[in-house]
Amino acid sequence: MINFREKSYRCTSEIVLGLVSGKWKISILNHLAQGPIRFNELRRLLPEATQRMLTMQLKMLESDGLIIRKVYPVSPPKVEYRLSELGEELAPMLLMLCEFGTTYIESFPDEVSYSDHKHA
Amino acid sequence: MINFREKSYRCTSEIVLGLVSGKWKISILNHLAQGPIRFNELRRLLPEATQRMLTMQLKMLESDGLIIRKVYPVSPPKVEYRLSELGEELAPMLLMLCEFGTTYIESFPDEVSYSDHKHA
DNA sequence: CGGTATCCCTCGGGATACTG
DNA sequence: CAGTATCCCGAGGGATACCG
Repeated sequence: MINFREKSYRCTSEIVLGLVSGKWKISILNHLAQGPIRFNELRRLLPEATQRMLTMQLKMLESDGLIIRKVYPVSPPKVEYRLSELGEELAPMLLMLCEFGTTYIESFPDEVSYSDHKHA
Repeated sequence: MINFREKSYRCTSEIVLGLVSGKWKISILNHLAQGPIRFNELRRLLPEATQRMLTMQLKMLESDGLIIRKVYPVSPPKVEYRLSELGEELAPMLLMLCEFGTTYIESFPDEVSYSDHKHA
C-alpha cells in the first residue's frame, strides 16, 4: 500500500499519478475493466510486457487496492485478477484522460514537423 | 514537443501522464491556474524545488504546449509564465484527479498522514 | 533576475534463466 | 500456470557552483 509519508506528495492529485504510473498499469486496468482475467491471458493481451513486469505491475496495483488477486487452489494453478471497487471508480477518470490525450494529439495537426527535442 | 512515435504510448491516456509526470509539474500548473507568475515568485512558492529543477520542468511544460514563457526585454530581466489554452483545458482534470486522490486517502483510514499545500 | 554546467546516485524497467 | 531470481542500463532528479 502507498506510504503517504514517504512519498510526500505535494497535492492529492499526485496520488493518482502514483497509482497508475507504471509501464503497464493503465493497460492492465483497461483490460480488467472488461472483466476478470487470468495471468497468462493478460500476457497474451500484452505480448510486449515481460512476465516479470506484469507480475510487478499487478502486485503494485493489488497492494494499492485497485485490483484483487484471487487464487484458485487447483492444479494446474489458476490466478484471476479483477478490479476492486476503488479500481472501478478509477475507470471514468481514465476515460477522461484518454479523451484529453486524443484532443491533445489533434491540437498538433502538423504531426510531421514536431521537433526531435527530447526531455532530458 | 512530445514525440508520439518514440514514446510509443499504449493508450492516449498515457499521454496525459507523460505531460504531467515530473516532480513539480502539477504544482506549477496549479499555481499558474491562479494567473501568470514570474520565475522567482515560483521559486518562493515552491521553496523545496531547486532552481535547476524548476527550469527543467518549466521547459518541458512549455515545449509540450501547456504553458507559455514570456520574456520582457528589460533590466533586470523579467520572465513570466502562464497557462496556454491547452493548459487551461487540463485544469478540470487536475481537479478530478485531486478529488479522487482525496477519496482514495480516506478509503484507508489508517494511513492519514499527509501535508497539503493548498492551491485553490 | 533567471537561468546553465557538472557531477553523482537512485530506481524503474529490460533480458534472461530458473521454480513450485 | 504463474510466478522468482539475477544482472544490467538509462532517465530523472539532487547538490552545488558559475553566468549574462
